[in-house]
Amino acid sequence: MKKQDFSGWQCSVARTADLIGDWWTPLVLRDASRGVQTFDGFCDSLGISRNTLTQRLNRLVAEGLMQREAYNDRPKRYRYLLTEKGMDFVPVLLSMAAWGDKWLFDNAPPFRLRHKSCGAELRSVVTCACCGEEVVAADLEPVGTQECLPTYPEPKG
Amino acid sequence: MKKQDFSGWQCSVARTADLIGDWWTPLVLRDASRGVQTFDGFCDSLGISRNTLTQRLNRLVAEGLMQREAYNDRPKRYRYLLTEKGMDFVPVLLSMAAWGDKWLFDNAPPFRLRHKSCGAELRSVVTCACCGEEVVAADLEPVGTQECLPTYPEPKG
DNA sequence: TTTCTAAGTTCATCATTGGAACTGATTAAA
DNA sequence: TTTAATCAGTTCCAATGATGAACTTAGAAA
Repeated sequence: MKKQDFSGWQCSVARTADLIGDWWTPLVLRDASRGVQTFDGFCDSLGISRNTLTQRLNRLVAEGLMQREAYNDRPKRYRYLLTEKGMDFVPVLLSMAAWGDKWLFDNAPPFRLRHKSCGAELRSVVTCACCGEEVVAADLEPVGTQECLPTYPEPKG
Repeated sequence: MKKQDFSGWQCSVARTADLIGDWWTPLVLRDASRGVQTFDGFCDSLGISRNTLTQRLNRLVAEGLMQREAYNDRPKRYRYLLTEKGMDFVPVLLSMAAWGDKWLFDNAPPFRLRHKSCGAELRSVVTCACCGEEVVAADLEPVGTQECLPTYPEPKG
């Protein structure tokens, strides 16, 4: 059967999962954020099958996270770049990486980034924009009496 | 062909994607963080097929993000709860939601949370633990001269 | 006795995936 | 002048995986 379509759900997690909820898309975005640009570059870096890569890149371009641009005319050569929307997704990857660093590796995290503006080695934390404190699950509650579930569209008929 | 296994890659994004890189797992975790506990609860809330749900829950339990516990003995009834590892994943969902709120909805975000400790409505931001500033993609560079790619295991032979 | 609920399992079908080979345009090497 | 190499894909196939529907099991309720 065809994969379910989450893009109409009234939930940001669902819509985001619909876009990047497969095993390759987050890695394509990770690579793009580290400077990989060409089709073969992604292939070599990820070991993804070319046909799957085509689909993933097309989707990312269609959804506006990446743009395809010719960098050479004869012969035609293309590269894929993150758009603003795609750049803005990088912090999501950082939060995934921070969780993985903590829970999926016994020893030191495998890849480290420097936060240029402060010079420190980056440790990413999800915080509350208002108070600046780190957000933990137990510290949250729905606003008002929101009907939070189900978020999927009612079947019509 | 079989889905590629990312769990051996030297990359936290890859290992995390291996765990939650499908369309349903993030939504199961989202529901769990909002209080859904029973098998049929997840079914009703998500509209997921029972068979797929079984696989997802088993995986989450096997990986230690959730635990299965009997809440009734005769008849046997079970519930699924987030472990500490699972709770700790909630901020990743929040960063996904924040991105989705911004880029995938024209109007107001569909679901809002209150940050109990400060009382404000939550807006999640990924920040640098050192300086507290919001992290943006352009402000990052690899530490030292890390060989960041490829991160997948070399084929042996 | 029949129905109901919770928590799954089994089944057949259809979609997606990954691997390998192929295309086509151009440049570089022998 | 062949031959090889590079980049950016497309095509084809077999195998795996997802899906909805129906079924199971254990006990409770009508």
